[in-house]
Amino acid sequence: MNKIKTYKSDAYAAIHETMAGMYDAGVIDKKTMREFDEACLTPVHAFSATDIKALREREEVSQRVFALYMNVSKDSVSQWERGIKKPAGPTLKLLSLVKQKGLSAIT
Amino acid sequence: MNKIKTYKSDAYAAIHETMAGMYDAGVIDKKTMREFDEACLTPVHAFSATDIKALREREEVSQRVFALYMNVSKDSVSQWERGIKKPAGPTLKLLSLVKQKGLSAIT
DNA sequence: TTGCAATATAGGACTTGGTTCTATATATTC
DNA sequence: GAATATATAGAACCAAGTCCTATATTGCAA
Repeated sequence: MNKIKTYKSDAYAAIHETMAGMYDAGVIDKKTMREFDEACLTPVHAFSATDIKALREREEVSQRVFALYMNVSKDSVSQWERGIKKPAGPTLKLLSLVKQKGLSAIT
Repeated sequence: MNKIKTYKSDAYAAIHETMAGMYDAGVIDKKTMREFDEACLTPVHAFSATDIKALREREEVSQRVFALYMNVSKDSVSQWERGIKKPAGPTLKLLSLVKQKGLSAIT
């Protein structure tokens, strides 16, 4: 028998529908679908070298200050923007937060 | 990392908006804004294994869900809490955000 | 009872991000 | 000119994070 799921908010339902669409399209598997459905998190997208540079310049800070916000070295930021190193995991999460909410979100 | 000067983080958000507005209005220049940003960042303190476990349990989520928020694998969270791996850099920044503002701050 | 899913511990092997160092270049400011 | 801030460039090192498997426990449903 099918269980009717109820959602805490319209936003949750909206995200669920988005993720369900990704699942139907084969972009994510069923396990990932359950995880997103449960956690109701916004997906963390990738950042290219130019994306990062554009983001930093949008916030109008130097590499060094940007690095202070992210709690990484200034060299790392330079390497991200030149495509030498590609941020992943927690770093992508921080970049996503900055992109969505601005640097003040991670103060 | 360079040493980060300290100011109270809660006061920062409101002041930052004021300063940003002054910058937009041309009252202060970009250099002053950068220096202000640098001076007002809150320090990122270390997290012990038990600190992380206590933080996660305070937020009442499983290791798996906590990992989703941090955008790391569930194995990583398990290893943090057992002292096998010690989070640093961007990961510490995220943990600090969660400790100060709760999991909803990094949704 | 039996079976299944979720949670968490445990450990091994691998990849690569982040750090640190040095050198170079260009503005800008004193 | 000297000094400072910004950014590129490259090399070497370490460990965080990933992925994999195995084990154990709990709770729930058939």
